[in-house]
Amino acid sequence: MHCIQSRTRDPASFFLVGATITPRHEAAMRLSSYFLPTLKETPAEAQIVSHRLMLRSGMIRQASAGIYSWLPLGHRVLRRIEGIVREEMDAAGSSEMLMPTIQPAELWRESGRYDDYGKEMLRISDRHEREMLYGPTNEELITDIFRNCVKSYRDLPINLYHIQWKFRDEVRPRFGVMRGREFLMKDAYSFDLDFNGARDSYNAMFVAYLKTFSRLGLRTIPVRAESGAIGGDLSHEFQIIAETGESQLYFDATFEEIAHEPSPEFVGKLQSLYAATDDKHDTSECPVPTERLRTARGIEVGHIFYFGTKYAQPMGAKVAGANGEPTTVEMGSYGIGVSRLVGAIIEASHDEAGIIWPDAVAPFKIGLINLRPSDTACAEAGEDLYQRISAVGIDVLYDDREERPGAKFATMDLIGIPWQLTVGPRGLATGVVELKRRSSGEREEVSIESALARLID
RNA sequence: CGGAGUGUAGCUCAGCCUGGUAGAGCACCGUCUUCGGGAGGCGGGGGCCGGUGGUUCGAAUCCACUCACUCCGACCA
Repeated sequence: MHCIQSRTRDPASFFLVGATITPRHEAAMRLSSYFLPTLKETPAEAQIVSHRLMLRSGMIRQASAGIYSWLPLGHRVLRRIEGIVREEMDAAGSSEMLMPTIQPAELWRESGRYDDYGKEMLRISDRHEREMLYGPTNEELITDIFRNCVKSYRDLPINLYHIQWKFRDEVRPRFGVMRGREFLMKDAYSFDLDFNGARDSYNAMFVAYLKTFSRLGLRTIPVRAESGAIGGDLSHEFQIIAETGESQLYFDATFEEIAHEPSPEFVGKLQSLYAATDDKHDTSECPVPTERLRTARGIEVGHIFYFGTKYAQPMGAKVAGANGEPTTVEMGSYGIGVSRLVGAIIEASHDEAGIIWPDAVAPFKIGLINLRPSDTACAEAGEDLYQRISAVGIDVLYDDREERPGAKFATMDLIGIPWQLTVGPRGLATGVVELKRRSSGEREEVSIESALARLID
């Protein structure tokens, strides 16, 4: 209430904000008024680099074991990743929806998983002593929706997804957000009339995943997988290579040599290449000659399954087929660990000084550093750059704090902003600012206008 | 769930063995000197030593229980 009143000139203007008030790009931010609690030292609880850097850069704070609050900087990255995942799912023809975090136990009894899932499932009872659970996944719920709403084969295929928090009560949470108990996941579900349809749906998701991870700046290796607790015959894990990966991978060197074209024709080729985790890899039966076999640690960031009628059968998800006969639908599910990706990307992209965000997921594109805000020339130049960059809708974080230069550079390096634009008295004296690329460390002094031209194009 | 650790200031840690007024560095506040890659001086604020119960004249320190967190293993998006 207070906020609205203080910003609103009169009742009418409230409805005309866009037309009457200069739009202020929401993504632009002054560090002096931002919430960025960075740490110079590493908290003792963090063992791996992504966890350490996420704590130090003020992205997250732990609420309890495996459960985290996402502070503004971390939240931005999470939303960026989520946005890319959403765009690619939409482009692949999946429809976004949102299912609840709390589910009734009875649906899980129908599928038989209520007892199978064990202690990993967080069970809750409501005030009426009704058994509920915090969903670790959503096959039952989506199947229930489907069976109640879809009656004809003419409505197929259907592909639905949502991006929602899940909970798995891991015995031993670790590695920060990479193995949390609460995690944000995109899960999609496909419904088809027969195996061929399901296979097409599966491959469409396979392609969408290649596109998604490629946009996130990651190179993934699709590894054929057993379908585990969810069950089924056709399944791939998408692994990214990182030293701290949890599983040991063996794969054909061809993966490193070919460009990953996300096309349907390419799917068959990629699926035919050898890749296995250590528990599946058998040296004596491996078809790849030793000199062509690569090994590395991998982090699983996505998993796709075809599982046929595993849920549709017990839960009675049937449609009328072309001949009018009831036909049980063929299903698949497709997960991407959105919150895990935040940690995974850091594992794959960092140095001693901090995070190096790929441009697509960076919380800000430009870190504008004013080395001496108390100096009139610096303040004017900094403010001018800040206004001009934010005016064109580019995400810029303006370090306008009264801090020492070293601290400012260290902060920008730590939080991994792709471009650093530095304004200082020394450079301004000769009309230049410094432009630094975080990923390469490359620095050059350029005029203000050419810096803007480089960053805004 | 088995095994092993750790809980003292916002963060990193000392003090505990051998009980006697709670400490350092960083961070924070004030101030001075500084100012181009996490500077320095002076002054200041901040802790029920995870919790409960014991032993003792006296417990951060010894004992018991308990809670939390971390690591190794088994498990897993």
